[in-house]
Amino acid sequence: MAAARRSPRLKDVAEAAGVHISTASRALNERTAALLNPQTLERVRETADGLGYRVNGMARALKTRRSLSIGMVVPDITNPFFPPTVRGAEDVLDRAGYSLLLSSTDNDMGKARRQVAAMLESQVDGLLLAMALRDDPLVTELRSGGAPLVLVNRTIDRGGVSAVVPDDFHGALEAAEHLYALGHRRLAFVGGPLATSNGARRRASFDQTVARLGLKEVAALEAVAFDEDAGYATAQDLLTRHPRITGVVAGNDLLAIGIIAAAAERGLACPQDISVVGFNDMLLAGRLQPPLTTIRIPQYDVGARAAELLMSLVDDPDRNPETVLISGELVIRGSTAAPRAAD
Amino acid sequence: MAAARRSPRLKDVAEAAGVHISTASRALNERTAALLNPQTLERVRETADGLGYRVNGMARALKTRRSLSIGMVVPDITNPFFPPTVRGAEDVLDRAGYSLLLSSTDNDMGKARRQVAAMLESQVDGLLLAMALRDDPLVTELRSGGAPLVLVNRTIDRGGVSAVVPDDFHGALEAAEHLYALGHRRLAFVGGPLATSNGARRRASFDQTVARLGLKEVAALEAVAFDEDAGYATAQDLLTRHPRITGVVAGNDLLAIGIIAAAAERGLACPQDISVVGFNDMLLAGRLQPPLTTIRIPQYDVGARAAELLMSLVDDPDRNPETVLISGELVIRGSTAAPRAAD
DNA sequence: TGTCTGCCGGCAACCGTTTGCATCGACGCT
DNA sequence: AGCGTCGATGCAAACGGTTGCCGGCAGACA
Repeated sequence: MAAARRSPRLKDVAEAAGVHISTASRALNERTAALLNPQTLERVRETADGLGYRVNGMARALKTRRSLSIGMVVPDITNPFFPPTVRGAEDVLDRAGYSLLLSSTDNDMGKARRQVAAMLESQVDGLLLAMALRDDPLVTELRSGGAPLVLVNRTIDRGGVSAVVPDDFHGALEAAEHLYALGHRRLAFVGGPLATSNGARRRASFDQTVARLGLKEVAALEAVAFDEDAGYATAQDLLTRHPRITGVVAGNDLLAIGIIAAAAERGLACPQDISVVGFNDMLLAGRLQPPLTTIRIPQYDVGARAAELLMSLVDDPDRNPETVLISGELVIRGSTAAPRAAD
Repeated sequence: MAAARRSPRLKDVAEAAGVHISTASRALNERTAALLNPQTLERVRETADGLGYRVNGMARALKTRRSLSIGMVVPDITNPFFPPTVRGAEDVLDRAGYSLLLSSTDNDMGKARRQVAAMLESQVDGLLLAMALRDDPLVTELRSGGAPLVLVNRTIDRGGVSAVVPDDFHGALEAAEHLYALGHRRLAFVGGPLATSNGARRRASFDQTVARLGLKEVAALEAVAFDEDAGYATAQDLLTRHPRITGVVAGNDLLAIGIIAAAAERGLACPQDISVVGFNDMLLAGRLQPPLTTIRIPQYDVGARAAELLMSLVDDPDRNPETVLISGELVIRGSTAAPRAAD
């Protein structure tokens, strides 16, 4: 009749059940329920159900200093690498009773800062950062900052913080060797920004591998981003400056797509005229035209492992930092082939 | 020397600045800052900065009854439709000062319930639901439940709740007419679950369109999900039962991919032997083999509009429910062509 | 019947903010 | 000189829970 009270509080449940509010609290809390007389317990629980009681998470979090939420910041959820990663993280967090606060930064440092600040304000119990630079001031701030932190996909040069990243070194090595094994001798690398760990490590691995193989005609370029447009633009450059290149290892699948597009525009068919190997094996990579040969990184696992690591860090903040390498494997599809015989 | 206090509270700032805690609160709050003497204001702000003060969002939320967070639940973030949608939502929410609590339900009703409950517990100010069934008990519970709600991508049959959905009817119509215009006369529809609004509406539109066009040899099948596997399985069925079909409109792009795969397995090339049109124009749809002819739905806009609608609902909970239709357009690529002449 | 032992459940402080209201001094006006 | 006004700040009560501590009561035991 009167204006309906917005929603029942613990106090309402307690009164309805004829117990003290603290008893009601204990009844509704797994951990403390054992303290109560079974009958009281049941009575409280039933009235709680009857009233449609729902604990106020903020009040609880305020008191317990645990929000049961963790924040994850990715550069761009629209980049196919991230959805499976987010999914992996979310699955393990969910299982641990945590919620996921997600944010895309659009590769904008300022936005990232603001988002992280907002997450910290909302008292996240931990942070999953998937956008670190090799020397990232934000990360250094955060390290001592407060919430447990684990880096995802990219890490920083100086250690000291937990991270879950793909095995960039081994991946790029496999990619280059695959091309070599097919008969390619003039290789190029079109990688992502060197300011990122995966940009730098894949590049270093490529350099080292071609040197080891004794290849002379090689080129290595840095795209401004890990996306299709950057791949296209960088490949334009590559193809004019090094027209004799027959095989290229790309920094990731999106770059590979851009590279293939740039090549096509110059009349170079993939894989007939030029072979390209990607990195990640993103969703649908095998359905593309041509199906992408690539280094498969189990993206779901990256996210899942990162979340697991974070959970253990939340439980024990003094745990030593640890970085886990997720290894990939070459999957051969249609974007690589032996170079033309005449070549 | 002593154990560092975890992190400064408002009280600490107030003491350091030599003012009362309430004054400090007002200084740090845009809305109330004008009440203060400019000098006091500055002094408080400086000491707050100096101490690295960061407001405790939970305490604030508890008091103000506003968490500045909204929850979004999608069936599967890994489905390419959703990342852009989430991105759109996140962008407008961010601009409005809100954070995004995201959750994938894996199309599991139980999980969805739990996730929504968790979100409600954490006092989200609103809910973006992207997994509604046409007759969804969860939605009806939520309607009167508490937080403002807007449905995304899928809606319910009985109105009464705000929603932002693609113009399914017009989309499917255009798809069918496109095939007709190419010369196809034996059409099939492989749609998603009829329990979803887009499953049902696209199907209804298809039925109606082929009837209007006077087509006799038609078939319409329901896949169990909106994914590639379901498309593949359903197409198997379709192709054995209706081998003379030459054009199929798919419930979405993923289904289209599965259909094309199933056809290929029977030696039917797309588009030479069979034309397929998708729905959504997901990321990379144009790079597939073959490039997909599809109905482009601006996925980013769907999310963005939904978030805008939700924001206005948050500001005025008594606002009337409203459903906005996002219209799509046919984009013709390589998966459709005229049927074989002999046909 | 008196004391001891345990089990239950009440008491009240506290988590960190916000905010309506009261206070207080200064100032202008008559 | 008295009074109303007004700007600036302090006071204290919430917001909705959790939890260490304590007291009461029942049963056991002597």
